[in-house]
Amino acid sequence: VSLSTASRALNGRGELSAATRSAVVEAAAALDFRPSVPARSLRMRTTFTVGFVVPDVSSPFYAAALQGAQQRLEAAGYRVMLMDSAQEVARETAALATLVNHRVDGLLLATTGLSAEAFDDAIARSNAPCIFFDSIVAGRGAGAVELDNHMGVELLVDHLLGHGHRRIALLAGSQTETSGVERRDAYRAAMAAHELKVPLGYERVCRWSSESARAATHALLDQADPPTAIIASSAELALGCLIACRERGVTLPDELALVGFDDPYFGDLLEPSLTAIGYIAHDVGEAAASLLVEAMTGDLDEFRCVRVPVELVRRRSCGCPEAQR
Amino acid sequence: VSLSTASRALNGRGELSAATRSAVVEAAAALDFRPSVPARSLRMRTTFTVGFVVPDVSSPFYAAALQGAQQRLEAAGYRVMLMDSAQEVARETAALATLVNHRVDGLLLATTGLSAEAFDDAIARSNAPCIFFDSIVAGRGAGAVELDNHMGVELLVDHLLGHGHRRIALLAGSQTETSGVERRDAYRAAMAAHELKVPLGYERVCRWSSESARAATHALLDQADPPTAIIASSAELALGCLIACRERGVTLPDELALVGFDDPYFGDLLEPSLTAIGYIAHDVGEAAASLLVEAMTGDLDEFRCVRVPVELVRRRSCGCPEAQR
DNA sequence: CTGTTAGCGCCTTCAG
DNA sequence: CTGAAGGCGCTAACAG
Repeated sequence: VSLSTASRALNGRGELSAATRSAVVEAAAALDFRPSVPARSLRMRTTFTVGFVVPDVSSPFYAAALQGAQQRLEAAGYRVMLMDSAQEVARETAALATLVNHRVDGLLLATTGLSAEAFDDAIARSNAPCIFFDSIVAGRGAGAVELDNHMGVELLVDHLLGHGHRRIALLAGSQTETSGVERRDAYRAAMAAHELKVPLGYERVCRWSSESARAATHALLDQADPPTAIIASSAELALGCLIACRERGVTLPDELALVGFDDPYFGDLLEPSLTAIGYIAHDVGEAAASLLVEAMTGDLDEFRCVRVPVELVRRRSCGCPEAQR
Repeated sequence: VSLSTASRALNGRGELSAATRSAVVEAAAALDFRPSVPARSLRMRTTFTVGFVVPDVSSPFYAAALQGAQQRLEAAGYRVMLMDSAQEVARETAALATLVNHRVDGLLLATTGLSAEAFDDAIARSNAPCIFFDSIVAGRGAGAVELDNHMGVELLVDHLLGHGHRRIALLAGSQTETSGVERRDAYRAAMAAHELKVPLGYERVCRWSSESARAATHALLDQADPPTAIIASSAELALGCLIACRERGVTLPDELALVGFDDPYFGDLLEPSLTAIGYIAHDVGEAAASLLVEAMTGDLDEFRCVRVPVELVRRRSCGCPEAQR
């Protein structure tokens, strides 16, 4: 059996008899043949590898999204190369450059706040499609997967309003990321919709870390006219708020109500249990990967954006009674 | 300037004048030269890529370890290719095969329970060194990083003993993984050291999931002679136990004491706050990566095992009084 | 179906 | 320091 036939058999091209094919496969197995991926990539001009870039892999959200994406990609025959930007623009562009040099076939990117120009020249002359998730570079990429940030924050504001709160503050996330910006905008819109003015100092921008939120919460509560309710833009921020409250002996939900975007899997077991916006992180990774696979196989001809739905999970931190479930 | 000179300049070989070198570098930048990693890999027979295989990326422990490893590897010029074995042996061997085909330069593996033989032929004829972490394949690999499981469990048992408990049960983890086995062995040893017999049914083997622990806890408490204290072999298992207790209205720590291996970052905010064995997950990934880098550069000539230290974090779930910090 | 051939992009001789 | 040449392992194209 010839070399070219073997190659065809192993890769399933051409029309071969089933007999020849299985003979080749057997022989390959017997010889324990391991095709070299780099050589194949060089020849095929395609690596079957996609780059995955996030601000922080150790965050439950990104970790879950990674898992979702990984599963979907693996099913489609792709491998994933991971890079962590550590919430730094410089590291993000470096990561993209590395990935481009690797000739990845596609990119999954939760940007930490790249400008369109910076993005363009980071991926210069690469034709790998890029799908954004969580946070977006406006006007770029082949598609995007975002949470329904607007709906989520609106649910939160309305719910607090239902509990009688009017003095509602926001622990906002990084304003270089669209997820942070959208949630803040949604907060403003929801407040305005109820003709509530946002007092000075009620919006506190944080990095996405509990430490940052802890400090911001203290600042918020040290004000002359402290809020009676706080909306945290992420799970980390909600935890930071919880820590601060514990430190100053503020008891939730009696003295202060707290709700958060992101429902951590232990939300039920916190004290008090956390009222939050839930969604399936795994799905956002999976959806992004699905879009990317479409884009890489050429089945995605125009920019597509999918919004992952969110829901309000009522628990005790907002003032709702214990028995919910 | 010649091609060969350029190559030498870009890769820092040979002896070139500083002038030539910088000229080449400038020119490369001006032309926006992106060297093809696959081509380079093919020629150099080295990919500067390492494979990272874990049972579940979305688990906080593995996610943190991944981050630690990634940072260390990136600093040394390596990229990481991630594979999730989903706690299935078959997927783990498939992942290893893929990685070997990719000609990765090294492997970081938290095995889900491979036999030495299975491991051997999964990585057949690959000379990529493998560093195990968290769970090990006995007698294989170039090194390993493990937690001090024995010390951890001993601390837990002794602490419960100090609170007067004698009827101490164990939610054991998967017994195909050394981390699960070591913790169980340590439990038996610690009990025996105090001449305590482990009653029938006090050891419950779980998968590493809260659901599994929830069921096991119910079984434990349904026994005729239920334990007065439970040791959970991981954070997931502790959460499952907490959930079960909530379901059956058992209040901690009065009716039952709970302690766990793994101190989750929200351990402080649970109700009750969780007494647990803490350690730095990030470090285990980093240590493993360091070992691997040594092994890949040939500086590691014999098997080396590092044990990451652990400490007891006293909180309320064991019966300790509130104010600890 | 067979064989042969040419190259993917890079690095490393080796002779100038 | 230059330039040419060979080859890493694989696949596609071509003529038998």
